[in-house]
Amino acid sequence: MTSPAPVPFPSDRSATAADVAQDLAAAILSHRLSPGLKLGEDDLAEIYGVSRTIVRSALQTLAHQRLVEIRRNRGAVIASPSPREAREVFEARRLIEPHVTEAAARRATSQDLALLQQHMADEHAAVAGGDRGRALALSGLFHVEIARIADQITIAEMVRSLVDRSSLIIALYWRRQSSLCETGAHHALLDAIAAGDGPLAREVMDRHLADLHDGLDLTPPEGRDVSLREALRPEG
Amino acid sequence: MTSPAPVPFPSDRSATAADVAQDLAAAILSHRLSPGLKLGEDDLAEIYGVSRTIVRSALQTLAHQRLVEIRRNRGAVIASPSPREAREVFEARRLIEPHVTEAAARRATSQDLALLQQHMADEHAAVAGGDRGRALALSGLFHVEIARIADQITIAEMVRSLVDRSSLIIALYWRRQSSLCETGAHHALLDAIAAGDGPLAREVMDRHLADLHDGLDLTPPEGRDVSLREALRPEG
DNA sequence: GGCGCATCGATTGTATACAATAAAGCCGTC
DNA sequence: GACGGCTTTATTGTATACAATCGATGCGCC
Repeated sequence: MTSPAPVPFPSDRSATAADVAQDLAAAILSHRLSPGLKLGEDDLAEIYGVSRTIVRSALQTLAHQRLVEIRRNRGAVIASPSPREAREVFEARRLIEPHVTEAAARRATSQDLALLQQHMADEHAAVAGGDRGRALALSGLFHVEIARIADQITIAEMVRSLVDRSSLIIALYWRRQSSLCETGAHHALLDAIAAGDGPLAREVMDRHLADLHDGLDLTPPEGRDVSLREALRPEG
Repeated sequence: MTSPAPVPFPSDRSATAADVAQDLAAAILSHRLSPGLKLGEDDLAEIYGVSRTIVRSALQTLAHQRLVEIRRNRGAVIASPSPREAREVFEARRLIEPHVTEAAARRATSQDLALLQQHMADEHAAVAGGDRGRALALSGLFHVEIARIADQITIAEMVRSLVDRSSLIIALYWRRQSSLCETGAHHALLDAIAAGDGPLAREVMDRHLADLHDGLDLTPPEGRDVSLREALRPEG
């Protein structure tokens, strides 16, 4: 299966800023683009067949989501969360997600469960197919779906944002070889939610997040190719 | 004291998108601009003495913060959070803020306390001076400062976002005549933090938020001048 | 030969011109 | 007189041209 055309949109109309932002986000979240990569406006404009106006708008959107970093007069790069930010993101997740998971366990309908199950099947398929990027992205979406099931749009958006940022963090700091693409934790989560056991679901989610956090190596410098310029900026 | 020039910036250089966004945000948060108000690009461009390019960028920023709503080909208006969104925002605040308040109580330095105290003095002054808009904005900032003291940038940003949205919610749904500008709760908060009593601080914050939520009238239609168009859109 | 400075090229920031869309006003018809 | 469709106008969406800024290259000087 050779990869198809570069731009996977409707394509009868030219791409909007939202289209470009979404496509870039998908690329970042599946680790096809790595932290630090320069995102030149002219390049993107040519790739997507739009003007720089659209590209700039898309980049601004991604900057607000903290997936890219824009430095004035210096252009945009894929964001590189600091170890501190990494820690904070996971602390925030541990504050929010166990709570919504408990709510989700109380509210989940059979339809919701089917959705989650389908999601896990997709994850499995991606892993089996060797598409680790897709597996990773789906794995993040699983968490967002749980927040959606809790029927809390506002919190679900926060979770999405944190999950997205976690993807960058994992790209930078993940140290275990295996186990990221294991779906065991998600299985346990699904079981607890299906059983309607709120407290258990909460506990499983909390441990899952702790385990994820634990898989990171947040000691900053040493060997890792952190640029000098980055290392010397304030706030680490 | 007559109000000065319309644009309160550096003014030696022309305003940037960030300047415009910040000024508009300040106007919204102090209730000088009300939900539903149309923000025409040409108008703003003339007011701030910049091109529509800058204005559009600023509006996009505010849209990401959910302070304005942009509908394609229809322009931007100050956002009107639905009753549901209002409920969700306060639920999220009750999940997050008590937690950071407890952390803040544990960590607060004498410098932090001085900052909070100054903040409260400013609030008092604004109330005394009859500037309810400024008092309201400061009152929101008080919550953000607490999150900052907890030394959690990521969560502090979430709190800021929620507090900002709360300002719109209050503009739409506040029902009590008095008491919004009372600073009693903030006083109690400051005391608990100064005492380093984390659990108490958490409890005080939780009650404060519950009280705020309780001051809202979230029954949607009836008398209130919600436009028909708005009332008939999905998701209420 | 190394350091500092000026010029050049590339890239981003801003403004403006043009195209597209949606709303409002107008007219004719029923 | 009210409804439906058309035209007009105001407003937003997009592209492009121009200005400003940054980094790099190369030169001269120490």
